[in-house]
Amino acid sequence: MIRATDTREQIMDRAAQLLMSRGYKGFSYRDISSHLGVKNAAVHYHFPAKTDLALALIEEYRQVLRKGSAEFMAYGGPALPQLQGFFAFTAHQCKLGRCICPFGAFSIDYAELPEPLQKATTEFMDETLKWFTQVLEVGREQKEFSFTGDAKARALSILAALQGARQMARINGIEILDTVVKQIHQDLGLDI
Amino acid sequence: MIRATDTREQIMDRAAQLLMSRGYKGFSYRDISSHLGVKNAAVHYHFPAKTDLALALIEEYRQVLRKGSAEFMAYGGPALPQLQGFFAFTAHQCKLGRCICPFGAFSIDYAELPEPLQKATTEFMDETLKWFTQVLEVGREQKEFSFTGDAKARALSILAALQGARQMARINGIEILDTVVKQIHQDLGLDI
DNA sequence: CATTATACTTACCTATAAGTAAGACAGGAA
DNA sequence: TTCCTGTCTTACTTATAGGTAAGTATAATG
Repeated sequence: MIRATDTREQIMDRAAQLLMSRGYKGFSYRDISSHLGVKNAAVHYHFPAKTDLALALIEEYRQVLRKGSAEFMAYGGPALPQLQGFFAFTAHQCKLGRCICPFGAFSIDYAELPEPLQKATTEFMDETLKWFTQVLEVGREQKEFSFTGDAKARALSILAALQGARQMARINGIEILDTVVKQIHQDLGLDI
Repeated sequence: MIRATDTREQIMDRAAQLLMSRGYKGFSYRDISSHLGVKNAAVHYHFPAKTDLALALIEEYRQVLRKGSAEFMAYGGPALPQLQGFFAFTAHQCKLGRCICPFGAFSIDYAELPEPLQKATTEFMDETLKWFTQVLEVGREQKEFSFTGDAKARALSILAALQGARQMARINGIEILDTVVKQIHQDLGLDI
C-alpha cells in the first residue's frame, strides 16, 4: 500500500521470468500472485486479462530495444558493441533461466493469441530485425566484421539460430548456446 | 471397431499435428477425441497419460530418423541427399502448419516434464545431432559441400537456425524459413 | 455356446485456469 | 469531517484440463 506502483512492476518482473522460463501458456496469475504474496485478483486489478499483461511485457521489451539502439540507429557509430551487447544479453538471460526468448514464447501459442498480441509480436520482430540488419550492414561497411550476401538474410539466420540455440540449451545444456555464439562469431570473421 | 489399430494411429497423427502447431501444453485430449469423433476416455485407453502419448510420439520420430539415416550411418554414401531430404522435410512440415519442431515444443515445457520424457527428448536430440554432424563431416570430406571449423558446432548451429526459423515463420511469414534455408545453403557452398 | 480380451462409452472426480463483482481500507482533497 | 480514488481482498463463476472407475458391445477363441 505504501508504494503502489511497486506491485505493478513486480508483477511484470515475475511475469517476464515466467514467460521466458515456461512460455506464455506455462504460467498463471496464481504463479505471479503467490510469489508476490498477494491475491490473484490483485494481478487482475493491474492487468485485467492475461493479454494485457503480455502486451505490457512486449511493450517493455520494445522500449528496451529502442533505448539500446536509438543512438546507433540515429547517428551510427561502431556496430560491434551492439552485436556484443546483444550476445551478452542473450547469454545472461539464459543463465537466469530465461531461455525462451519472447518470440519463441509467443510463436508457440501464436495461432491462438488475440489479434492485438499477434500484431505487437510481429511488430516487435520487425523492429528487432530492422535493427539487427542495420548492425550487420554498418558493421560490414566499417569493416568491423565481414560476411557475404544479403544482410537481412544473415540477420534473420543469426536471430533464428540464437532463438533455437536458447531452447536447445534447455534440453542439452547451456554450452550449446556458447557453441552457437562462437560459430556466429566465426562466420562474421570475429575469431578470437 | 472393425480396424482397431486405426484409432491408435489416428490419435498419434492428430497429436503430432497438434504438438507441432500448438506445442505440448497447447493441446488436450479433447482436441484429439473430438477430431476423431470418439470420447475422451478412448484416448486415455490407448495412452493412459499425456506423457505416454508424448513418449510414443518421440519414439516414432526417432524411428523415422533411424530409418532415414540407417543406411547412410552404416555404409556411408552421398551426404547431400540426406541434407536436402532434411530441408525438404522441414519445409513440408512447416507448410502443413507443423511449424514447431518437437525440440521446440518440448523445450518450452522441458522444466515441468516428467523425467522419462526429458530423457527421451534429450536422447532424440543427441541422435539427431550425431546424424547431422556425420552428414556434414562426410559431405565435407567428399567435397559435396564445404565449410570451415568443427562439424558438430556447425551442425548445432544449423539445427538451431532451422528450429528458430520455423517458429519465426509463424510470426512473420513462411518466407523466413526459405530465407534461412537459402542462407544455410550459401554457407555450405551450395549456391544455386 | 460360453468365455475372454479388446476397444471403447458413460459418468464421474479433482485441480487449475482466467476472470468478475462487491466490499474493505488507507490517504488525500474538498 | 466527508467523500473520493487507488489498491487491494473475499468470494465467487465458468470453463477446461488430465485422469479414473465401471459398464457395454463386439470379435475372436476354446
